[in-house]
Amino acid sequence: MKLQLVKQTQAELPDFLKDLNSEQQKAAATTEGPLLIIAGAGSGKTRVVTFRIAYLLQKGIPPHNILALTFTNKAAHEMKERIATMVGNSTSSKVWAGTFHSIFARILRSEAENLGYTSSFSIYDSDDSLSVVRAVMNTLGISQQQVPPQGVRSRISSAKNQMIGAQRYANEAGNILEKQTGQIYQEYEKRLRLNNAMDFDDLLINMINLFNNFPEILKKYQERFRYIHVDEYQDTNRAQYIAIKMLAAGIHRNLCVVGDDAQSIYKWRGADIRNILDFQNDYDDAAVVRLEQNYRSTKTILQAADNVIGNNRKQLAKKLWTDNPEGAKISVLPARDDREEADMILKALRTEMNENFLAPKDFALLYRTNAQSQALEDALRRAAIPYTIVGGLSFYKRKEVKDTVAYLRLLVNPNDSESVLRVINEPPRGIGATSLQHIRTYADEHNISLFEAFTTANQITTIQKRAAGSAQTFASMVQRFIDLKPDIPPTELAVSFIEATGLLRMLKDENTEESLDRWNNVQRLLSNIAEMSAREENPSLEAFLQQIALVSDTDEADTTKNRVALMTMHAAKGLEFPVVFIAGMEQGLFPMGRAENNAEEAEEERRLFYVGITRARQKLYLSYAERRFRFGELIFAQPSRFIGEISEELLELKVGNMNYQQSTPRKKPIDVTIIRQPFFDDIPKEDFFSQVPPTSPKLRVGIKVKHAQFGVGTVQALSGEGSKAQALVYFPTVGKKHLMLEYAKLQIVG
DNA sequence: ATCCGTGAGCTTTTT
DNA sequence: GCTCACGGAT
Repeated sequence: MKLQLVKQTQAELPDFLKDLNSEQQKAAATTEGPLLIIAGAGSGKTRVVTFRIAYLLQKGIPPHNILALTFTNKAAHEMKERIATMVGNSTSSKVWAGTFHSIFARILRSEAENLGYTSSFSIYDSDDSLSVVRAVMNTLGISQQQVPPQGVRSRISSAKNQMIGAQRYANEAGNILEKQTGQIYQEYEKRLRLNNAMDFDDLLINMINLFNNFPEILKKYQERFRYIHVDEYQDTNRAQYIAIKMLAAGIHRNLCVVGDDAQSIYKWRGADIRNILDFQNDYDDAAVVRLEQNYRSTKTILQAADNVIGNNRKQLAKKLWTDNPEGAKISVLPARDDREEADMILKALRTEMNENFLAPKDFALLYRTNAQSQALEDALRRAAIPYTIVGGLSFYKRKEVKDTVAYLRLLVNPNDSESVLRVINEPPRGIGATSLQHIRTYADEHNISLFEAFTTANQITTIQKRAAGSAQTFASMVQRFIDLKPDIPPTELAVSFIEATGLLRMLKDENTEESLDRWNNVQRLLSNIAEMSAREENPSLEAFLQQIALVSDTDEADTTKNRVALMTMHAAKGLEFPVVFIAGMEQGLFPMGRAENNAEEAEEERRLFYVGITRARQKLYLSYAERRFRFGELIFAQPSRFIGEISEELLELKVGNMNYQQSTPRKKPIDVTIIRQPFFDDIPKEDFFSQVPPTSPKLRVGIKVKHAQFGVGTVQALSGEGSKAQALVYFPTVGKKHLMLEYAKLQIVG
């Protein structure tokens, strides 16, 4: 359907809205004023929002006047894609659709100077901010033994999410722990500023600061965003709530929030369920639409979900119903231990595949904690069933990848001392802790950044000549590439810089299986830059760094491949599968131990279970183990009380037919670290679903190739093998270029 | 300066 | 079972 600039009245809705039920239509067509859409699980929420945006576009609203905020990149992508199929890609790509963090980062990047940052500020993820906390504690002389840095970080983060600044926190601190946290918090903020860096929470808070301090800027964005959509509104925290409120308080007031209080599962991250419960108080003229028809699940599954959530007190009134058939009963799989649990799941999975002609991609294995994935993985791998793990240990959190990112940050933001410290001895450069300490002191005293101190290290009398020498060598190496930056494309800059740092050589020289893996990961990150460069109109290192700071593996999970999906229930929100297994239904694990005596937390766990149940379309399995390994120790547990909250007639117990052999040795997987990486998409060799990677056609001297940036050129020479393979190509536009074949995706044109 | 062994704490969930 | 800080040895 193409965009038509035709004025429509509400009475004559465009045809495509007729595909919606009457409530959905109302939600999509109520475009003016505040609107609360209470959307139960499986009620077509995403569909309604995309239709609504398509409708706005069709009415002639310019796409850049529409804002859609989501929590995950995945949700944003999906929304964009679906809008694209309705109105075309050129229009949909101009809609401001993205996560809170990425949209705000984008705005902040163009307004950064107003807040005393440069536009190339670094974004610190939670690991980065943890190391800042550690460093601060070191300088303040607070023992990490007595005060766990992790706890400090999370207290700081939750203070930030509640809009409590460092000064105020310190003032209001009651006990010693809070006083120390306050002290660290203040220093932490100072250091981030000095580093020209923001953490995740700052992206929200600085947005509000910007709006508060610069009313004309606020006005600009209020006018730009005529129509605002917020997905998963129940998961917004205080800062997000305020930012939205400010944006929507302009002349337009067209704020549409979508959510389901029953699916609020991020309280631990500062989400405040009151935001959705009180929406009608905040906007007394708000229209309310309830989407209560479920199109996803069987009656049985929905009934079970309803049984469970009925045990929670705080809820918005709604009643989900469905026209779908009764469906199969919910199977309960009782196992003796986690290994048997995995075997039983596998057996059931195979039966489903055979009897109902289902493919791997029709299944999801859900669990409470990532650690549980291992037993399930082992079983799937042994059975040669392809699987993919969503989330877990992230590619971007791996040491070598973070090191590479830290190096690249230096090119963009040399003031980022955290990154300097991170990479200074990767590879070792002979600048030890003592020298480093002296340089830092010097930098502090002279009020210059660490990098500047490196540049002038020969003037630091407190360190040895040799250390000063290597510090300067390092600094001038970095500086050389900073100077090159304006002149060469980001991919080339990054590749040659990382080469020059010696990181790659260090990993190569170590020559262990592990280090070669790491080497691969670094290459992989570099080729991501190449990919982005080929895709974007104006590729920049800044944009790339911002992007990867805000993505997670969850976003990259490729659900199109034919694989069983393994993930936490948190990660599964928004997804659906014909058959769902929820593993580890045990007291102490789900609900989690600490939630057992805490009513609020127990309710959140229950909502999480609700989310898990409602992912299933046809069939749900619940499994538990009487004992399992946790912390390398055997733990005994009772079945989860959540199972008991489902009425008995919906359940059936599967027992006795497992012919389980106690003697099966628990063998350690050959290479757990690799297997656990979702990024590798590793599946057993004998996997018949896997695809053979496309072999590249033969490159030879004299042949014409096409490069994403440089256009068509002629190959002059070829050298190196495998990942080191290079081509010397002559481009009429830019001259001769040495290109790594792995990054430069050359197309052969003749 | 760097390597290596030890012990403590940890994991619930993530932008 | 894994990661990290710390301390002592090289």
